Amino acid sequence: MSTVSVKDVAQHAGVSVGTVSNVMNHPAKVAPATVKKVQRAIEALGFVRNDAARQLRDGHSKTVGLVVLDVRNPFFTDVARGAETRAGKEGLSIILGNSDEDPSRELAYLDLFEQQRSHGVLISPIGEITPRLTALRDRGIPAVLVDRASPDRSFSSVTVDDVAGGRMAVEHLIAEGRTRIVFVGGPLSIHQVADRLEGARLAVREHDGVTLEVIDLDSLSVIAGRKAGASIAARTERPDAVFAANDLVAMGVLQALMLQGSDVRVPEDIALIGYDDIDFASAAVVPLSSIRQPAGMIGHTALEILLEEVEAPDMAARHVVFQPELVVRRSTSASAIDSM
Amino acid sequence: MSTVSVKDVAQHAGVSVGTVSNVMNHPAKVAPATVKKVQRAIEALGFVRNDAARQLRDGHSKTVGLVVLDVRNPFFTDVARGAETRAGKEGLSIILGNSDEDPSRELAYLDLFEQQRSHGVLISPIGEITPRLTALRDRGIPAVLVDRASPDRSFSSVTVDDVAGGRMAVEHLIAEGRTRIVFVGGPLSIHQVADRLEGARLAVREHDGVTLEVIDLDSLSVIAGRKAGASIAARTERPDAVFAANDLVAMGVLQALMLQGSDVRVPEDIALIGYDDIDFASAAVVPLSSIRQPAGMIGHTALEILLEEVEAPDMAARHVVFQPELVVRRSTSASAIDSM
DNA sequence: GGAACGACTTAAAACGATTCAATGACGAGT
DNA sequence: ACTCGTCATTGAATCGTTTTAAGTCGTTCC
Repeated sequence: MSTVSVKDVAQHAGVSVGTVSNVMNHPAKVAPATVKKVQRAIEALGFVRNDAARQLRDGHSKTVGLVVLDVRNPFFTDVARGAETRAGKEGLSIILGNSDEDPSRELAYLDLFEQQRSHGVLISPIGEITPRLTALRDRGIPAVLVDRASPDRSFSSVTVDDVAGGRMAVEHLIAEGRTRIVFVGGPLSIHQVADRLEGARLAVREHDGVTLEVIDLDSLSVIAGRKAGASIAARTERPDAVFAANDLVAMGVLQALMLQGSDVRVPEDIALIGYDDIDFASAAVVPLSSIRQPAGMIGHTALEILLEEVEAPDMAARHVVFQPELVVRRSTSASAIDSM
Repeated sequence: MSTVSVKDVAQHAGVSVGTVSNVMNHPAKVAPATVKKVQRAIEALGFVRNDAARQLRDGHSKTVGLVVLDVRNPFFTDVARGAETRAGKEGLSIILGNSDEDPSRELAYLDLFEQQRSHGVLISPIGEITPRLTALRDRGIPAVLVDRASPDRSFSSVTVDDVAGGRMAVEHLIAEGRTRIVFVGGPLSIHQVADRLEGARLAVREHDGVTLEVIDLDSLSVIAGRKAGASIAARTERPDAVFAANDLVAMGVLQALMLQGSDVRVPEDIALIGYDDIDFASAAVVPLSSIRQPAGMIGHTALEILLEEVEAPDMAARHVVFQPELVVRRSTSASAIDSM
């Protein structure tokens, strides 16, 4: 129940509290013999630094807040891991907050981080938070947006080029000789979905004789994908390729197409490509081609930029855009050697 | 860049710092008119409480540490959400740490929580941490184990009865008239897997003429399940039921059984049941029967116990064991109305 | 021999919120 | 009119760490 403070350590080691502090923070300033003496005392008493006191003195904490839309999405947990790895090198820790796509939860986390005087904030925003982030910045807490750019570009951001990803997916389908393509995804109010579709449209426009049909969903789920897949399987005139807005949808489509009794073969009759390259993709009945996003790298980079902004608060906002990567597996190419 | 403190608020409102503090923490003690005056000042200056100072004075922080084995597992994110809901009511926040089943990461998080003087710690342990937790408790930071009991029962725990769950699954299969059952799962070194198998064995032992075969896997993944499923489909003498150690494995088995060209019907020829009831289960090609664990309730209860231990540190350790629940869908019962 | 320097160490002053004993003001009761 | 009690507010002390300016030595240089 006893709480050991620097004072106790100092007494036990026969030095002053200042020296104890120096041993922990500037060991070079202390004579080696004294260092040893103090370290022995710390060991003996089981001293653990009180972070609150340190923070109070220091002005801000050693933690970085990270708010994500959905912790259950492997993409975001990978982002978190990337950020954490980089943070660890600076002696910072990540506090992971889950907004669950709820703007009020998002704001609650920002309040918490502000009270804790966080080192900085990484956020994948859902609501309109520019004013809130501006307030944080005025208090010396910089923020970097993840997976979405700020409307007025006033905050740094790290995103993935979803337009390029969509184009990449469809260009791959066209290169495989497909001409009647269906885009399955929605709602289009989701920024990422709209961009992927736009990329798809751009690719189609550049190739004569290729058509693009859009099946709008109200959620990016397996079930929604399955419904769309069933409706496609039931047609007499079928498309020869499907581009799903993410892998969950693609899995649903795949399940519906491969159902017993159906005569659709994937990829022979219909090629199928998803987006995100989640772990499930390579484990599907027919391994799924997909567009891979460098999630870990996004987190890593976002933290890197955050650190720079801590150093130079008046730096101009930076906008890093990663290019996604095409992963070809059997669902679009019968001869593909499926990568994991 | 300016940092507003209670002192500034007090000055602006024309009261003392003590009164400002009271407005925030014991509003009943302050005259309504004064409360309003102070609140206006807080608003005007944009005052945000410095948590570090509060914690320093208070002795411990308003955060609860939660260390989970794997953030990507929906079970744990649900546990986290349950704990968070309960914590919110007390004005506490959850700091989520991901040990990734790495004992050293686990210890690093415990160090962090100790430095932060956390209110308490919830942990789903991987390494041998009893001594570490004892040290924390000596410092006034209680801990509650989640999803695993402590070897010497010295710490409170909230778990699910995996033996009962395994028995439940197999008893359901038997009640559906199945007699040749295969258990697919592993490695048996995973505590939960071993318990589920033991439950299955108990159920089988009580019914004459029912056999149980074990297919041992080296991981609980879709791919491992698919391999096992393929080997089952290839047999001439097939079992009439499969109990998979978790839903990922079950999905893999299902995919293999339902492959085009196979003549196995689920559930007519082979009934299939999984474990965990992940979101995917109800979205499978054939909706999957499963054993549901009250993940949210586990988190909720763990936090509840933690709060009690904060109040009464010398309380005897409590051990709450939840009973899992059978969810019947079409994969075991053709006539089932699939619940979501 | 005294001054100047270097290498360590110390004591004290922050940081900002909370609490608690003390003070003040104002009626009610005698 | 005086005391007592209640209610509201105050001011100082406190939490534990870090930092800075001010020491204390012992050594070296002129």
